Amino acid sequence: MQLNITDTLKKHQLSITDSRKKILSFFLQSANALAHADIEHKSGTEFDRVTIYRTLQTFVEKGIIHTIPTADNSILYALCKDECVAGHHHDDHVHFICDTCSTTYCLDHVSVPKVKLPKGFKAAQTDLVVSGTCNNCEQ
Amino acid sequence: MQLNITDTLKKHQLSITDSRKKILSFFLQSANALAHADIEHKSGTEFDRVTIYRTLQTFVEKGIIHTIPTADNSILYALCKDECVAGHHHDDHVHFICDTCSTTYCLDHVSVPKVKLPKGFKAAQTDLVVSGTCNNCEQ
DNA sequence: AATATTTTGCAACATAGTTGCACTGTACTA
DNA sequence: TAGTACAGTGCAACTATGTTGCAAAATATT
Ligand SMILES: [Mn+2]
Ligand SMILES: [Mn+2]
Ligand SMILES: [Zn+2]
Ligand SMILES: [Zn+2]
Repeated sequence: MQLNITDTLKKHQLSITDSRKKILSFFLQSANALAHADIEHKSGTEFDRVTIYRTLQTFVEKGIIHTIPTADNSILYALCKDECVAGHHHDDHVHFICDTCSTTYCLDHVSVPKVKLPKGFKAAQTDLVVSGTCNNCEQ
Repeated sequence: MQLNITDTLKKHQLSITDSRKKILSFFLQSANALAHADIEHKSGTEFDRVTIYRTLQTFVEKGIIHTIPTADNSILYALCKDECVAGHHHDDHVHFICDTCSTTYCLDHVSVPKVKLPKGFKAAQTDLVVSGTCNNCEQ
């Protein structure tokens, strides 16, 4: 069985608060990536905007969620796999953003290929984002 | 010989204005990608912020520059190769962002590998961004 | 239960980006 | 090359996004 919300927070040495439980639950309930604004809408006036920003930051630092770079100016967040811990992410999968429905998917089973860089360049992190039409929107 | 500034603008059916000439010259002079803020600094009070936004938008639409997605919340712009035209970019190269000096490179000779997507997903565009240490910052 | 520590909400601020509109500069045509 | 049509610019106002300091509240520790 999967870890429940409280256990996940404890595992990452975070104190259990209402906002953290709620925001983590949004990620567990959603199959796809979420933006700050999505969480703000889902939670209504329950928490302050600032609390959401700080909670997302904390979750990223602790390795609970990871960010997804996008071509427009928005940051998306999605749950990490279990291997991610504080300060060390292992999310080397491809991300897919649907141009039609805007849904963002973690393609956990598609891993980012190694690329050969010019002399003198050393890779620390590689992000691969594909955009197009998702399996829900194809007709 | 390379097209000069005015010719480039004409080629893309843009009227020749001071701001467009100046902003295009910044890209031609710079080996690396530029952010909106870089252009604002370089041009001082010569143009309004809004003009810079609109000029960058226009250049992207016309295929003169392309955007580079980054892990943080910033949009970077770099010159396109000649094949890019209005509404159709051909920038399938890898981008590299140095964690030390923040310089962003178009690795024109490193092309983005094809990735095999799950059933039902159709790729329109693929962005691959590598971060790490550039050849200038390695010791 | 009392205390130490962490987290939260609020206010204020900073930066980024957009839109409408009047004015100005550029392109086109006679 | 002057006149006109049109495209581009500057300004003001606005929205969205994100950050910081600090006092109050909630949580963890004893
Ligand atoms: Mn992911
Ligand atoms: Mn490029
Ligand atoms: Zn879709
Ligand atoms: Zn560097």
